[in-house]
Amino acid sequence: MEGRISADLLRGHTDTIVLGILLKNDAYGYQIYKSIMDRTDGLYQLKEATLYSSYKRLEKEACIVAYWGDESQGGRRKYYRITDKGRIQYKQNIADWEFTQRILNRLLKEEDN
Amino acid sequence: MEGRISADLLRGHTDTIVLGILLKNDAYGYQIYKSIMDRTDGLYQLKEATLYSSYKRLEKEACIVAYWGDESQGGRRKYYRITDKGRIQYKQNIADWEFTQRILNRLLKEEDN
DNA sequence: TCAATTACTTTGTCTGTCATAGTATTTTAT
DNA sequence: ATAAAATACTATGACAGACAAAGTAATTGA
Repeated sequence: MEGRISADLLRGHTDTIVLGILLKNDAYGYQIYKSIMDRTDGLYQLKEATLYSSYKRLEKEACIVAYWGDESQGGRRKYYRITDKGRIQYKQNIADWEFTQRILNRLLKEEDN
Repeated sequence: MEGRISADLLRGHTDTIVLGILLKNDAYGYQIYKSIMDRTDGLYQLKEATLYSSYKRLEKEACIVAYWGDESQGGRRKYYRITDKGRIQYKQNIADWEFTQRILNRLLKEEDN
């Protein structure tokens, strides 16, 4: 694997990653984007557009809420806060992911190679 | 997780699963379908249509080749055999998947919960 | 003999990611 | 002081894999 995870393997994890970051602190869109780049040394190359559509989706599902930051210093920043529903969703997503890993391991690793 | 892995988490693994099954023996389409159902107790619910489009894709990429089985006993069965290119692709897919898991773990598990 | 299962195929829909493009402000370099 | 780069957000359309739904036809089982 050279540097770039395929869109198909990323798929379905974006919302979980966003919720995971917001668990600790509120954050604004671009900050979340940078945070993912930093924490994975640029290996997990989610695109800005992908994240912004994730925010929109999560907001619609009431998993996060948005508010504009204090614009007195610096440019406008739209912050997101996780909701109780978002926390529940996060736990569910992690459980789903672990379940999927277990099943995939059963299918792919158990016997051959 | 109650019984059904979301399409988004399945995404990108279908070809790998098919190749993994064909590593051991040639198999025909419906047999592969049943095999996945059996080996995961029906938890990994790939649909027939999904698998058939995977076969088509893998054939086009020369990762598998198809041949009609001996129709003298029973109905027609289209068998698939993995190619050398398919074996290489399989290893690459597994590597990609493990890489992705590592990155995701770094993002999702390291710090919080 | 009639229903269920096996076995394969096709068509169209949905949705998350991406490419591309754009606006506007702030920071950095020259 | 000014131009370039980085920050920050948004919108639009394309793409591709998984799915729903439907269908054909032969075989098996009750």
